[in-house]
Amino acid sequence: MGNNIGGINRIGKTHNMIKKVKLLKPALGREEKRQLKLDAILRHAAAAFMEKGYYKTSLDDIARLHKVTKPTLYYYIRNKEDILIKCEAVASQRINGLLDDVTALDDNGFAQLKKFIEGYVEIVTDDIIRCHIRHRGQREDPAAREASLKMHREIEHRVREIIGRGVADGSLRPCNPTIIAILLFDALNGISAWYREEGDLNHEELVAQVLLIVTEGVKNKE
Amino acid sequence: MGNNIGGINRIGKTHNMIKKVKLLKPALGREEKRQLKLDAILRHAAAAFMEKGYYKTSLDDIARLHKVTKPTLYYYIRNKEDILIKCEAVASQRINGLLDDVTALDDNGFAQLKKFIEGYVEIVTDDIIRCHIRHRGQREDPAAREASLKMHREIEHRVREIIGRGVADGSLRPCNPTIIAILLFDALNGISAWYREEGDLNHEELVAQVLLIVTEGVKNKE
DNA sequence: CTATATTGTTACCCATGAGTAACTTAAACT
DNA sequence: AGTTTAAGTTACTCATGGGTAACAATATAG
Repeated sequence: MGNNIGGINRIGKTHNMIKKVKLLKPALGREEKRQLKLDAILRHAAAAFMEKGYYKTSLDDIARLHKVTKPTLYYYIRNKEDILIKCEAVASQRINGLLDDVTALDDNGFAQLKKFIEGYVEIVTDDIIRCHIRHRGQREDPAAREASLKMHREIEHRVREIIGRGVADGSLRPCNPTIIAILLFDALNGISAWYREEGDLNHEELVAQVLLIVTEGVKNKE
Repeated sequence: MGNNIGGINRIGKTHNMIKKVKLLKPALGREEKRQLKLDAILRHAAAAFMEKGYYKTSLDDIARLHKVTKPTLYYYIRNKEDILIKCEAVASQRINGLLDDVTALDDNGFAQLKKFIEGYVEIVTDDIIRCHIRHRGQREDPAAREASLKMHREIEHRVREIIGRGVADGSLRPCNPTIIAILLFDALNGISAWYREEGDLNHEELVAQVLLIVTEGVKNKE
């Protein structure tokens, strides 16, 4: 479906395993370990940001969660904002991955939209993604800010295209794809702020209700 | 429809006008003037918060916008957080006022929901309300936090009731009113983050699209 | 026209928290 | 071995910004 953090999709081949069997502890190359730790830091940070908010969370807080001291973090991140940027990269990959999957088959627009919604509700559960959704917009470095906006527009554009395709192929009724895409995103992103997997509301019911309102609307016809 | 800030709905009677005509400058009582200034400060603060965010906006920034110095603000507000609390009070009054209006007549649930949506899209344009929507959740004083949650739940509950009523009277199709209410709010609140009155998208089109998706859904039936 | 509350100012305090420098420990690689 | 590089630590600096004290001006009332 998506992919994981940096570049550790499969563990790096270990071409030296034949040479000598003295590598029992390493097992993971240093680069891989580094990526794993970065991922852990990101998760800790994201969890803290979701609980207390970006500004009320200090780097010391994050370091404490990770059981290291603050300066150590700087070995993995450039600065505080860089955490958000790295979360965004993860989010971008996951969401675009979903969109790739959804648009791969040549279903009609409605079917694709349905698949996207189902997948997105899944994605929106992840702490790193929730963190990104909540804090996208905090970027203060102008360049990072611009990059963030661009990636956001790109994703919105792809959903808009799905809707537009649906209108064209007749599977969706005539509507303004731009506005509908934005409204849909607002509702779906909102979910990330309140939905708890541990709660009594299960995934299926949630997805069903989203699909109900999006596809049929709530007005009774008879 | 709603009402304005503190308690200045009509200018306070001026029962002393007969006594002597030496009151030409005052015209507004001191209490009224104070409320007017508080309102202005709130608007300046809200505008700044919407542009730069709560934490990136200093009290000096707000003071500068209002053309006074920081300590002066403390004559009108208790502290920085108090600004958010006061914005919330305004928002609460406006939204509950709308709900009062909407539920006053005994239309069916669908008609009431429609009216609410139309009114809410209007409300969500105001800077103070936008500010509240964006920053509800930042409250750090536990008491204020609790009060905020309570008022939020109350409003959500009233909308849920409208939907429940609609399901009961048959004007809305069977659905989970709790989830639908939340999704609806997410979408509507989202509007406050991107919609600009000066933009090329006019109110009517926006409302029409929201109603389209909420009432009919986007799936084509034929 | 003075007395008094209301607004506002200048000049400060001080907690917080991001980021850095310099040093120590642990691991890896011939 | 023993040297290099990665990983982490303690102990700082330093800007920012919320909040306050003490003082100055202005208006309202008697």
